Amino acid sequence: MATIKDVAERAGVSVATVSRMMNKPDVVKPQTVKKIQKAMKELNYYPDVMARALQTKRSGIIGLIVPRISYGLFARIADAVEDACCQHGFRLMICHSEYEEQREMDMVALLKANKVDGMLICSYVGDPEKYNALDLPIVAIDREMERIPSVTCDNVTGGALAAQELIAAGCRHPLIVTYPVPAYMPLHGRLAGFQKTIAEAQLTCSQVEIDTFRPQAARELADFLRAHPEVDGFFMNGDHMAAQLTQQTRAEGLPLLDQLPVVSFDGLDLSGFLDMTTIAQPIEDMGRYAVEILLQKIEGKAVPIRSTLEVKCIRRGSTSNRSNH
Amino acid sequence: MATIKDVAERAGVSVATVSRMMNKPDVVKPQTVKKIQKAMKELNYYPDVMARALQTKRSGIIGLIVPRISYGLFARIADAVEDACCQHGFRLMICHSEYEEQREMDMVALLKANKVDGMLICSYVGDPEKYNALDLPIVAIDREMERIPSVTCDNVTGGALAAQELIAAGCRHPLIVTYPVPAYMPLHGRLAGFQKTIAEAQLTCSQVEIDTFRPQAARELADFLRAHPEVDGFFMNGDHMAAQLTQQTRAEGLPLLDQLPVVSFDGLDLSGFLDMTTIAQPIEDMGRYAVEILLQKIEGKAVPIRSTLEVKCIRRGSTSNRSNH
DNA sequence: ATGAAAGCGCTAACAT
DNA sequence: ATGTTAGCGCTTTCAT
Repeated sequence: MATIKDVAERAGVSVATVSRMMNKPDVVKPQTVKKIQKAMKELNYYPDVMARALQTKRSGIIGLIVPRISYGLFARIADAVEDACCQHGFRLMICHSEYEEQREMDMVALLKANKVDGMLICSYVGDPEKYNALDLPIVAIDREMERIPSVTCDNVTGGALAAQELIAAGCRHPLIVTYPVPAYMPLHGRLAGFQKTIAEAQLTCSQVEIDTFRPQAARELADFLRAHPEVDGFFMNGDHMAAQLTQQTRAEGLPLLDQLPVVSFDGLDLSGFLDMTTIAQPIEDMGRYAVEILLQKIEGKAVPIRSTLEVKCIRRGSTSNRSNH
Repeated sequence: MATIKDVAERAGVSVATVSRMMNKPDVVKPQTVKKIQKAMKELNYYPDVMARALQTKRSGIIGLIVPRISYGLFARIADAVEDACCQHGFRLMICHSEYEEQREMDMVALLKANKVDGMLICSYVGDPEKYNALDLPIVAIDREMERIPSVTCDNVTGGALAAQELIAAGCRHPLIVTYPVPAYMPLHGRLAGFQKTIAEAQLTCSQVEIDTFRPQAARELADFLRAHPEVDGFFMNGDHMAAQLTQQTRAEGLPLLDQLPVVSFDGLDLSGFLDMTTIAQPIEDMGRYAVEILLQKIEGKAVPIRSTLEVKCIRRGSTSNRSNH
């Protein structure tokens, strides 16, 4: 591997000049630039990123922590983030936390040790103070953390749209189905928007928490429905959960979700495959925008503490083909 | 940030001793180890990865190139790879190629410039010689490249299983639906296994290439079926393609895929959501195993040039509920 | 068992 | 406009 010294010798200049040419080309004589470029080409020279990072204290790497890469929403965020990073000349280092606090903190330490220039967090389960103590630019996606800039979709409006859609489909008493989630998720705005809209329409709704990763999930839902026959539609907290429950109820011979109107959330491809109405988050925009904010922060500029992007309702068969009279 | 020098001073030893303690602890006096550990703790010391990498020429980073992170199969591979890397003390740098040769080569150069210790390639569209010329440990996943070790599933058996499954479901003339793909994909073994099994059963099959990323995909399939009324079942080249075509045919009012037996490939969650029989690749095993092979290669050990892992058939409604008599 | 010192490849004053 | 040089934080001979 050719070094800057080799290039300097071959071009008949000093290493400083070569270095300058790479960092502030306009300050070196055009003719010299040519010579150096020629030498670089001939030697197939690439600057050593590590050496440069050691010197400049900037690695050019962004860290991303997600619960799991293979969860549809996060995979798409990762794609968008990778694109944006690349475009700005940064690389992406990905870690997953499994939603475990210990693992999340380990990953944070790992990224910090690897000298990332900044971090993007989609998986907040740890103590917010730990993040603030890091003294590193951080932006949260789809999460809100104290004193840390975040990019989320408009969950309140999303919830409201979902309610409107169910009402339009004829529902009088929809059921909100959620994961058992901790209190700080943006989910709360989503539910608030939903409930407010339902109340304004003089209707009522119920709510149930189901852990779809347990095998008895479908049965729990069925039990709930038996006890609450007034339920005539569903607001599912995420396409993936909706898909899982659909599969599980089918396996149990309880095709509940095929009969009543359903509105889901996220806007993954999955929802289209299942012909399911969903409130779509602008996932790619969120990822891209989060990177832009993070890079601004890395450069020391002020950035908005909260950025909210628009959602939209994608209407499909699950709210247009099913009657529930 | 505390440096090794700070630790050395505080512990009353030289930097060399501190360094030794980190790399070969058994060679330094236990009592000294204690002192150093104490100093490290007090200073909250973490070694600088960049400085270490500069010196040792090993970054501790593995590069992964996939077409897109958000394609179900690759997301799961990425998850498995990240897990395995982490377990072995490596970090993961992810890039996506979009299946574009230029971008793929750019990403390769980028990873090389970032001094990754090795690369995992899931997206081979570039010239194999370029990879061999890199002089860097490389392992391919779900792809076979000349002179580069690869980890794939047993595509031939997978194809055979798919054929058996369709035959058992009563098909006499299944249709193979594939993407228009280049010649080097492991797909070929898959189709060979399928066709051989069909032939051995004294049956026949057809094949059609559909680009499901174009809107008229469903119509093309419908046209084909009209011209070939003997088709009575489908072998889909990938769960994602099957899901897309199902959605598209539904949108066109052509519910073809809901009526005839279907066997798909990959074993993504998606297939379960759609109640679709699929030939499941051992995705997590492939990812984990690829990392293990790569790390061996990085250490200079010899590794198998081809590793093939077992597939299995997951039987679901798409081959058990549908009659086609 | 430990210390001294020479770099790894690059950047950034400071000189010229 | 270009050259000289001192590190960045670490590892690693070579001495002791």
